[in-house]
Amino acid sequence: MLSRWGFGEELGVFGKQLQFAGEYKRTKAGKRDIFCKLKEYMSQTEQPFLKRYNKLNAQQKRAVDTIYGPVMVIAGPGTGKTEVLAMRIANLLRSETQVKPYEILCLTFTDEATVAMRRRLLQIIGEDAHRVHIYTFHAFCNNVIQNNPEYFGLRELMPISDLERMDLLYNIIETLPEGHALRRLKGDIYYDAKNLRALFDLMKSEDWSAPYVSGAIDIYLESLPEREKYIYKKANSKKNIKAGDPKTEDIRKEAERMERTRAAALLLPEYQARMQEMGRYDFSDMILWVIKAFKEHPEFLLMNQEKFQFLLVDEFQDTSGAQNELLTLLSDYWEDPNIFIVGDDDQSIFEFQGARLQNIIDFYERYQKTIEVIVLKENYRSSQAILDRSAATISSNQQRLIYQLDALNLDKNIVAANDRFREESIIPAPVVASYFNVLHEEADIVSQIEILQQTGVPLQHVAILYAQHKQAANIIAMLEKKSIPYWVKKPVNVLDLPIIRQILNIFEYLYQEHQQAFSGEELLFQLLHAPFFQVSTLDIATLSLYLQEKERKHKYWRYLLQDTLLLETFGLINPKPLYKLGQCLEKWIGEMSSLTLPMLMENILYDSGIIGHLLKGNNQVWDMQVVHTFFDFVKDECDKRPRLSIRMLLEMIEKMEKEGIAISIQKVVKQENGVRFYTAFSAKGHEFEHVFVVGLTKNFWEKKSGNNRGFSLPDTLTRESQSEEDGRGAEEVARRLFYVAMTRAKKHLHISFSEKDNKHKDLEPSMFIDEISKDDERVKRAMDNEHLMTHLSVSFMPDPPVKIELAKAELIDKRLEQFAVSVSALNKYLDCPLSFYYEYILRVPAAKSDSLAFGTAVHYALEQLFKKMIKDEDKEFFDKDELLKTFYFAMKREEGAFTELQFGRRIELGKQILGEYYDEYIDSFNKHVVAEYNISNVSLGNVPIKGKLDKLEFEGKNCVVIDYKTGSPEYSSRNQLIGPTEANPDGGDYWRQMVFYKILLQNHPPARDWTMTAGIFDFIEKNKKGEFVRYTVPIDENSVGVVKAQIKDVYERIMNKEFDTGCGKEDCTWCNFVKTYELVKPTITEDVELLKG
DNA sequence: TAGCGGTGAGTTTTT
DNA sequence: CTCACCGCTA
Repeated sequence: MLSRWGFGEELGVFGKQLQFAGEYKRTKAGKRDIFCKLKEYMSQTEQPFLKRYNKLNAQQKRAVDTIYGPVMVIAGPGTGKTEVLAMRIANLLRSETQVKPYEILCLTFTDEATVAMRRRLLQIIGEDAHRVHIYTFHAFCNNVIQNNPEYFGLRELMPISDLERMDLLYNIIETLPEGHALRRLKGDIYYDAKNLRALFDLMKSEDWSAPYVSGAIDIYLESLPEREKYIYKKANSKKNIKAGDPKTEDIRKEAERMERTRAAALLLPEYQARMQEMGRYDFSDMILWVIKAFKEHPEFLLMNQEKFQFLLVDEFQDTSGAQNELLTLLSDYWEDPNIFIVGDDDQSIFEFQGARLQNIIDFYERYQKTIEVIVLKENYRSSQAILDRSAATISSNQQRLIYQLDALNLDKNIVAANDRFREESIIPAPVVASYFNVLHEEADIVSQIEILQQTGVPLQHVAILYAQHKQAANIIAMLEKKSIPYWVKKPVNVLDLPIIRQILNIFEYLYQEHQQAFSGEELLFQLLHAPFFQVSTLDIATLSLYLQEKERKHKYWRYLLQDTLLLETFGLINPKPLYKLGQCLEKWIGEMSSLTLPMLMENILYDSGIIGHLLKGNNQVWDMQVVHTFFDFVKDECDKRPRLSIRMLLEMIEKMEKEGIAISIQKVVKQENGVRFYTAFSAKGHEFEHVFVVGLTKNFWEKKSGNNRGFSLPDTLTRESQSEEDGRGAEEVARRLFYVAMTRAKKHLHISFSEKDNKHKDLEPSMFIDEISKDDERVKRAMDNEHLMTHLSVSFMPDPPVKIELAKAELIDKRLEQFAVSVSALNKYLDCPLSFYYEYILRVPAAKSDSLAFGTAVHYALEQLFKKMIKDEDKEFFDKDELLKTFYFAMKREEGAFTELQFGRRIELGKQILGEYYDEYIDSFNKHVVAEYNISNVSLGNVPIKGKLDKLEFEGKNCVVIDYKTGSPEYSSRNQLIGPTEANPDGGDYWRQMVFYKILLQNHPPARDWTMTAGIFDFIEKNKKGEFVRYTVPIDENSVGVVKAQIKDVYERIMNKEFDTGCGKEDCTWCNFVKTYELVKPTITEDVELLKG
């Protein structure tokens, strides 16, 4: 019978099954009938199984056939891990034990893997595949929670969404008590939200309680003075330090950091409690709760242990501590649990998520007596040449199972076993290529892709792998321009796209105007430029200049847009869109209270002309998809909260942006037949005919050991191996990542690096390059100029300067008639002429930032302190209380620039720093002073100049000028204080400011007798060490000459209207404004340096 | 060789 | 905001 069906003798498990069939035949009559039924069964379910089974190699068969007891399969890349897993499930179902599909639990880490496994299983066993429990760890636990409310509280529980969680964290931060280590008084008050989330996640995935962390910190801090890192090894006579003394300053800093961490960790219970109040739980809870329930209710655990008799785990090397604990619980009932794990220690790259090699070792040791260890070594993916190179690098790792479990004598020498690679002559050898610079590298990769395309290679078989997304940006842009299809996994966040930004600006404007009329003027100015409104930029400039005239009829844009009669009088190029816009805005503002948000949004989309504009454009499909995605988001949120207001929406989006929560859109970027782009991380589990691993330089592939989580953790938290994890560990993880990347390739592997980046800075090739190739085996590639030029012309080079069209010359001239140079105008012009144009020529309405308004209030309070003293008969300062009251009064005037929370915290900050400042200096202040000195109507040659000095302190005829600075001294870079250097030929802004004051005083007749000897920047806030800081700028005649020349030069350039070109700096507000509203097409500059081969 | 001060840059990803 | 790195100094 065996031979009739063509089975070999060594069929293993089949023996029993067939024997069983044989008995059946003997005991029942009608053997023909049975035979037919069996044959039928075979053809339906057995045939595909057997066909596949026959293709397995000996180790794979052993893995499939070993049904009982613990099995550990170590499966290198391309060794058929998924197939073995699926085949084993199939085999369980068809074995004599009559395992039911629902008794099998197969756990994976990603949804993607679940889908892949289910699909594979469907091919092998058909419909039964749907009855096998295949889940991610989290989905499994979530099901357990949802299906057993009696163990998890009867309330309705839902997984928390990203947004809800963020709200919760914000809420916790808002209600921190005064003096709490995480309470921030200025800047981004919610800065720690992200860090808290990360910390809580970590604590929960490791099952660390708050007291446990706090205790670990105590132990850590106590141990600091004994650690080498915190002991001076060398004496320093100047500071009276002996070798062996503790580094007290470093210890103090570390202790401060730890107190922050402790304060954060102690918030975990509150976070948990509040989440529970909301009826929500997070990802970590899913696993932790199930573990807890299993531990507390033995009968519940038992029920589940019996339910799932056979456990299978994919990618076991990625299990975290909690997941591992769950597995242990589920399998604990049996002495020899039927647990089957598959993994590869060499592909363990998720250590930062808590995955530890140790878990595999623990697993082995737990079941040491009966465990079956199988190593899959036959690789069906790659050519031997590729495998050899991969082995060359991974063999440098020490933390590998073959060393850790050396008693087993594991052999992981992976061998190419795919028949297609028999004929070695046709297999291309892996290429290691070096390029002159990144530009050459990118251009060459693109041209190689083109060649592949021309030779008929389906592009979905080509992959570009890199360590970080940004390494692919230029190549992607290039393909885009050349219309070569590509496929990127990285989702696009619609919130980053200009069209959505513009729509959001409309919302923001409407909201601000609704709150308080004319408070949104700044935004309105920007909105006027939106392409869909079709307003001429020249007309905007004309009107900007009109709004500055003394005899203007309107002060505000919003009024001006309503005044159709007036608009007719300017001789505008195209006034129509202006009053159409004016009408739209009024209509929308009116509709804010009567319409739901989605309805209002719909009106805006159509009234404004956005839809019409997009439909006329080149990318209508994509653009409409973007708008729809955003619209759907607004609708969804409105469904959740029917009373959603614009304010709530804007707040929500602001938080989302800050916390990196995206409204993502992927479809359009995925072109089925396109070149694949992956980070090495996400390429795991995929394979490609042609693989290009690019940018193999140290800075990208060998990450520095920065554990850059917001809160630093004491190393006493984890029991051991800390030293390993630091230096060597990081290197080994990086090497595994590279190993994963290399082993994605089937036939053609191309590894490349560049010697210089595009800024002409030297790059260091990764050490892995040396591990896989000798110097003379590498190809040096240079691209010809023609290729480079095309690449240059389409790639995103360092930002080119932006140029715009200026307002009409005669209008600008009119404005310039009244222009006088102030130090801030001078600094602004030197920094970015375009910004100068918007801020000083068009005088765009500007909202005050919170830090600016705070500065104003502090200045005012200090000014009053001195002014009152001067007026006082006894020349006494008023008391501290009065100072703080004055400050509060000034803050009240500025209240509009703050949010409610910001206002409160800023008051707190101001009272603190002003109080300290008062105490520090009140007894030593120089009382021969002038507080606030205004100078105007002064000219330097023919250049009108003006300025306002905070304070002058006199010693006889000599004076020093004091300038108050709010904000931390740490952030005022000290090189702002020095004059021209090679790196900064214009000199620092602070330096220029003081020299400018000197020039002002020299040319101001009432001050003729005074001699300014120096300028002092007086910081109101203490620095981090708790010291008050005053920076002195000495003034010499040479500096005066330099700045005078600067003033004259800049004035001349301004008079010549040389402000149509921006600085192009990435964080420049106005350059970005011009880009967001597409006011200019970037000009392409050719950087000759880059072309040298 | 340690320490100081200034400078520049700034992941990867899953549920 | 924090850390790594560089160059200088004792």
